[in-house]
Amino acid sequence: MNNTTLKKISGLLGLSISTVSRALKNHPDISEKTKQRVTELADSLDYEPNANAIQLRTSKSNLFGLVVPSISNFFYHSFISAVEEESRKNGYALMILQSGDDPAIEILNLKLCRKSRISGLFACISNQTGNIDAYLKMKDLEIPVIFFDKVPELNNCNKICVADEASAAMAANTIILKNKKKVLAVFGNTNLSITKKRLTAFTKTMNGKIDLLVHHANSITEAEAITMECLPQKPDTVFCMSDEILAGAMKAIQRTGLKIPDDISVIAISNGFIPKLYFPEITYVETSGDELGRLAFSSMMACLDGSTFTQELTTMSVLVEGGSM
Amino acid sequence: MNNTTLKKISGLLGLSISTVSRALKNHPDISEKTKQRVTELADSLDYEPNANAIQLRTSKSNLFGLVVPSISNFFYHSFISAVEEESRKNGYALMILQSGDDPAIEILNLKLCRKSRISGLFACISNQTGNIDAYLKMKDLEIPVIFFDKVPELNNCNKICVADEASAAMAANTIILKNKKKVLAVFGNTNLSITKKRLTAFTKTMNGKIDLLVHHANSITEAEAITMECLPQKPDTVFCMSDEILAGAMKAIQRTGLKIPDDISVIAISNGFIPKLYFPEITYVETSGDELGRLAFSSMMACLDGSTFTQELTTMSVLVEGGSM
DNA sequence: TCGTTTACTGCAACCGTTTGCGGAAATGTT
DNA sequence: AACATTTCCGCAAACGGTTGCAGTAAACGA
Repeated sequence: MNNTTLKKISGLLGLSISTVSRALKNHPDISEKTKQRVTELADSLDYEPNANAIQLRTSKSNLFGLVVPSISNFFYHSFISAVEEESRKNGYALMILQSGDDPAIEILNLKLCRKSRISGLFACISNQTGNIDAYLKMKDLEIPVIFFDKVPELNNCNKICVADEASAAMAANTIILKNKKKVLAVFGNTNLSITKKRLTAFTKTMNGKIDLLVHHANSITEAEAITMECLPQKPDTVFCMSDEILAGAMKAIQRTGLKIPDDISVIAISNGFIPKLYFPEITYVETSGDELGRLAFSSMMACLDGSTFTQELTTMSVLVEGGSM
Repeated sequence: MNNTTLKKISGLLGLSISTVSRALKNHPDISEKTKQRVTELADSLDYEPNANAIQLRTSKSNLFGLVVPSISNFFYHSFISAVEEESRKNGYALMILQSGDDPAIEILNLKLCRKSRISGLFACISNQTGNIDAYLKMKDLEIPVIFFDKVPELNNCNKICVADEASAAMAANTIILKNKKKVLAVFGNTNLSITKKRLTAFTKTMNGKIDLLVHHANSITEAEAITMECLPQKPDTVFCMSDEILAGAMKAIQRTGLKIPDDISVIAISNGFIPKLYFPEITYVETSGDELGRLAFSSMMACLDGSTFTQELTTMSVLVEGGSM
């Protein structure tokens, strides 16, 4: 069984294609009687307009692109989930592409987006991305680009970010408030701007008040190893910059058999899933991918509505108390 | 700056559109010299063929659809990741839609797929899906459908599944081999076929050899509560049917302060992420979303190549030893 | 009864590509 | 020199919609 088209419907009804088209979009020129005849037949034939033909004719598509290093990541998938949901509610579809942190693939993905004539792009640049020309090309083509999370250091573009500084400061303040004396703080890869921001804000808020051991880890395993090394120095608190690091630190703590929060306290910056896997649940500063996603989407809609002024938005962070402090 | 089209290139070069089109696809009718002139200009103008026009003309698209209850799920995102990667490598894009287990949204998503004239669909039906007519309609339109994980009880369609029975049996056999005497086995929602299959195979393999406490849980919280209730009965092993249940059970075990594996052993069926968050790492039977994804993709390609015979495939499961037994 | 307005509907061009077919120029064959 | 082949290229229709414009019949006004 082939697809139903306007032509098919018009043939069956003895009307012209244009009349059918107008009837289906409730155009005032068409009589009620005709409209009804048309819609009835269209329904019974499961007519679905060909989105490709529409975009060809109108140069408007109902497709957004989303490029991201990897969807297999706690933070991103809540973000993606939110964007996808909002898109659907607004009649858009979402094409999701992942780069695996490979700049070559990233460029390929952007090409794919252009080929599909997306009408907007959500982008999180990979760690390795040096050159963002491919993204700028999008702007040349008047395709709005909303950068999220990992954004280029560039003015005049839309960015939606987690409040890195505020989150780190919030965590630091919590530690101070709880009267802790010696903190092991584990951060991520030194090259990432997210690490720099969180590290700076964290140490600045600490302001030398507390004995601080700062370390960096690139993976769960590294985080575990570093924590194991430092535990003998008896910190009373471990701060973890991310979920990945939290997972590693927790393994080390479980390995040594320390009790949380009696022997040691733990606090993290997290999207909220991992902290709830342990007992007691870990206290964390929440960076909501979901909220970020909705923010990104509304920013996209603003662009599409013709807003030309660019904005940099950050989400608020919230302290979620578990039993680990 | 507007998009470059064949027309624009042909105008600039004083050639016809058809010649340009052929030159770009390396058609033998076109001379080398012309080909070179064309490709050079096309490159410098960043020409990208309009995918919509192509699908309109050829009724072939480079788009696959993927509908799933939620991408925020450990198992699915590794599956999706794999399908997405394979798709990209083969020149396809992937449109990902989630239903949130709502049949109405599911139908909406399928409509969107048809509107976009996808050339193939990967589908995981939601728990609530009663009626799969919308999927059958796809088959009517000659759009291949590959069901994965949660598949309809229908013959004559392509299904890619985890080896539920084999996995559960493998877990049960491991427990027997380790000479355990009393097992708390926590399963998921009774209505799911996945639960039924795993439960049946598990108990059958156990064959009454071991003292068995069977319970069901629908969430992390429920799994934690149930485990808490049962621990006083001193099982020497906890079996968890899924990651969700494992997370709950682990919270209960941590709460009571039992030591793994000295006080109690733990084994699960899992995708492999959660078990590695604990120390000792949990022993689990792996159900690889990644492998499933690649299998699904190759099955899709077979359909597209004209293979009409339907197949039901299952992936092999592997025991991954942590230190929890 | 004869314009004029109103209410419907159809014509045709267009979006960007693909592709069967036919044609002109260049080359090869006697 | 006359004809047959190649080689290279363009014409035009088609895919499935949208939309400005024009056309027709019916209803209206005088």
